[in-house]
Amino acid sequence: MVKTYSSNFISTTIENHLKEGKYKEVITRFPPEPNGYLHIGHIRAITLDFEMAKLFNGKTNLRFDDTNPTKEDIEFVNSIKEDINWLGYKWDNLFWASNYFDELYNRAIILIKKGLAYVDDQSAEEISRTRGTLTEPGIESPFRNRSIEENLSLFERMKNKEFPEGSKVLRAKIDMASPNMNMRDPVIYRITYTSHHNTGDKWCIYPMYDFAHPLSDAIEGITHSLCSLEFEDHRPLYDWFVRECEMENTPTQIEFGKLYLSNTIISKRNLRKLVEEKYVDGWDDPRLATIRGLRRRGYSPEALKEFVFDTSVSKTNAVVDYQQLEHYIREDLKLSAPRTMAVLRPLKVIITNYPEGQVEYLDEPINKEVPEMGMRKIPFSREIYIEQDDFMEVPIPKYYRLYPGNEVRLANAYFIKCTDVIKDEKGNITEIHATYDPETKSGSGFTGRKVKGTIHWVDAKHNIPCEIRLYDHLTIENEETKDLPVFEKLNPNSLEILNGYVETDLKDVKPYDKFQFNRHGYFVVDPKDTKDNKIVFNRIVSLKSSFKI
RNA sequence: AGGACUAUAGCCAAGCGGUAAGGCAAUUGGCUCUGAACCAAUCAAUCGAGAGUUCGAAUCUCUCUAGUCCCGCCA
Repeated sequence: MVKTYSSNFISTTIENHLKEGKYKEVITRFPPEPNGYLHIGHIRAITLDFEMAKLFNGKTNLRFDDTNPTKEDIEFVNSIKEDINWLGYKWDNLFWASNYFDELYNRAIILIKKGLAYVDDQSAEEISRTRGTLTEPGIESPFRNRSIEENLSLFERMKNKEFPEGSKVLRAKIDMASPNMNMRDPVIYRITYTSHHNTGDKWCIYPMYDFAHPLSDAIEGITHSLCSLEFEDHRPLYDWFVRECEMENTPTQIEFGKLYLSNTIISKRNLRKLVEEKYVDGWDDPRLATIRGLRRRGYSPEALKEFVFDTSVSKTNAVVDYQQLEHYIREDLKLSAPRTMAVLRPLKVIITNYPEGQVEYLDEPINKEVPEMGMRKIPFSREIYIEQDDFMEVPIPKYYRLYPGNEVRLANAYFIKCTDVIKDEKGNITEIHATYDPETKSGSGFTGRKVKGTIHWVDAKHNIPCEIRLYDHLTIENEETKDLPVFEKLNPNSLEILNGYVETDLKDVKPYDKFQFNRHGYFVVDPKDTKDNKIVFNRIVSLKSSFKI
């Protein structure tokens, strides 16, 4: 069954448009600016753009909004494409806003000819100063009433590189007294002598977002232009440009709330700082909420998408608890990941009554939830490793695992009873001695007596040493602020590296293979790191709180 | 002379005039060869506040309050 959004205010709006005949088909677009890596916050926008179109058998374009050469880099283009593909989406067309520069220029001329745009010679600082404030109207530019002929000529000369950067802009002539700041004669073209990745040095004037975006949408025949809440105030301007530039198609802009995760760093600026100042391994560090990070962390696109689909779309910016995301990851892995025993912090146990030199192979279900996955054979002998915290010399109340005199089950094997605790001269526990009961073999149907605890183990001779990384999400104490001391509040325990053991049949493991290490949670084979030929496992997510001690 | 938007449990939310869905989290039991999973039960007597309209209001109206966004030649 293919999951998608259940109906939401966007889908019902689109449905109504179709019903009323406002549009005959649905075309959406995902319009990233190539100036950074995609992160979890983008997934809602991506899925909404693609899924809404899919719902109505429409199309979705990928359009790079590359109207500002000073901030953009082709480096990001490929990563964005890769991430969208990884999420499982295919765009119907790949477009660039920069491909519309000629058309946009001509539309600006239409505006000038209608007396709705003018060249302003004021400096950026003057324009800013005369824009007014939130509570006071702006002041009209002294250049606002230039003749159409003069504006036409000036604009052409701007294009012809006759004026220095910053000396002139083209502005829409709307209303300097509008309560909506966006309508106070917005700048629509600025002069920038920066080479553009696509158009090179052909242009020195570049259109602003507010002008380029609605017209690009109209040019492509976009019907529904989905964007985030902060663009609500831009909608009147969006409609104004589409109307006054006499575009044939009239797209509808619909705004939705963004999706944030609690205490998670998501802003491009802070993400970049983390990477550049080497707080993390790179853009794909498993602790980051970038799409690449989540991927390397072991999250699947399906889990991510289900999470986003089930987190209803509304007009509030939602801050969702991380545990909500983790729930979907566990749900996904529960039925797909093979189970295996692993010991992260080893403690040796010698089973004193087990014959020396004997090895037997026991059956272990690969995933009890999914019997079709079958069984595997695991070696068992006299010496094994168990988890350090599965033993307590002095048990606390309600501790069901191993302690002197207590009997527990070794999963898939036998009951063992702790007989001795061996320590070094410093008093540290070095090994445990235990006895086993052959009658209690797993699968034998033994019912003679019961034990309260079952613990996991790995054979001490037959195993694979590996490096295990326990990642936590890189969190900050409070919601992300604009101030940088944020980095002093980073979770210091975001990475713990352990050397442990896994079962022998994991030796042919491949990058991105996922497993459940029983109680320890779900793990993925890291695609990048191999330490001394050791397998490196990243913890994807832990199981839900295990011990209520 | 400010404007736009939002407000339903710890978090995300459905609801659109007929008497408060669901998910996450939490709590309590049960079960268990993973203290997981699973199963069962519990979890909104101010739906931001107040007033009004109505037989009936979370839903309509008014006023207020709180939060978010808007004063880039960024997107």
